[in-house]
Amino acid sequence: MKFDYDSTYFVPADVLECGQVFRFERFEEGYRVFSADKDCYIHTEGCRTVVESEHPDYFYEYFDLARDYSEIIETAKSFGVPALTLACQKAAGLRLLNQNREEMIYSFIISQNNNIPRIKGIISRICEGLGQKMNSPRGDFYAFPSSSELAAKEPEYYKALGAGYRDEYICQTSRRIAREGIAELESMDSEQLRRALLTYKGVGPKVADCICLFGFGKRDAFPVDTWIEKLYHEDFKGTLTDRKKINAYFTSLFGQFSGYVQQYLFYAKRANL
DNA sequence: CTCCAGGCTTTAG
DNA sequence: CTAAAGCATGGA
Repeated sequence: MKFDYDSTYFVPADVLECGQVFRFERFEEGYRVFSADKDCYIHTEGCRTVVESEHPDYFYEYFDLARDYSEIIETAKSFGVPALTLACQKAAGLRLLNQNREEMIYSFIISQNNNIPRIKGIISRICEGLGQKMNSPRGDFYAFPSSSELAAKEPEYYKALGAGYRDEYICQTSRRIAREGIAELESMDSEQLRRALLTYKGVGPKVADCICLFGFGKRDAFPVDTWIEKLYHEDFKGTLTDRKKINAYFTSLFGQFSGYVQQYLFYAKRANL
């Protein structure tokens, strides 16, 4: 099964290499993408980007294809910030993904004080070790483990996979979610959700913002990491040093578009576009 | 060798 | 309340 979509605002490299997702493989022509227990293959043919999967509805939502990104881009440019306008031009094919919530919680706990290649490796080894083996016409793969599957292991297991000191965070949070579930989180507004996420072990302000943004569709979140901090000083000529205040600066400036803006800026800066 | 990477928890003031 | 030490790992 496959469907296609205008490639102007849907460029696989922009969507996947911008740092919002850690489970994908790059091939000559396109990418294979994994989310929870599903997979797809995407590539661009001329002015269309093609998605191949047995779960078209899931990936239509995953890639946020119901949303008009020409409007997002126009709004972003209308703020009149040179660095942002430039980022929008260079990363016009970027879209914010709607990813699996629990997968986002563990992925971004692992991401703290870490770099993207190593984050991808750790997550990949966790899936291979604990995830359900899945069949796909594109080849077998391993699902992202459930919270109870994660909770069954001791910290030493995650340490051995290279998770470092985050081993305890994975254990404690997975055991709590295996016990409680996350149903309560789903009906919360952005502020409630952020506060709730901060009560999980290993989740601080930045990780909570990433989970809000990529897992719960809270587009008013603006995660501040080392790249954003760098960009804030170099491109916005900011003088604040407290990340909480830098976050307040950006969210008050960009409001409901904070999350989109953050991704355009982060990607352009980190990938040196 | 030191510094850095999508920072958080714990402890001290 | 804010500030700083401590924390695993691997690549530059």
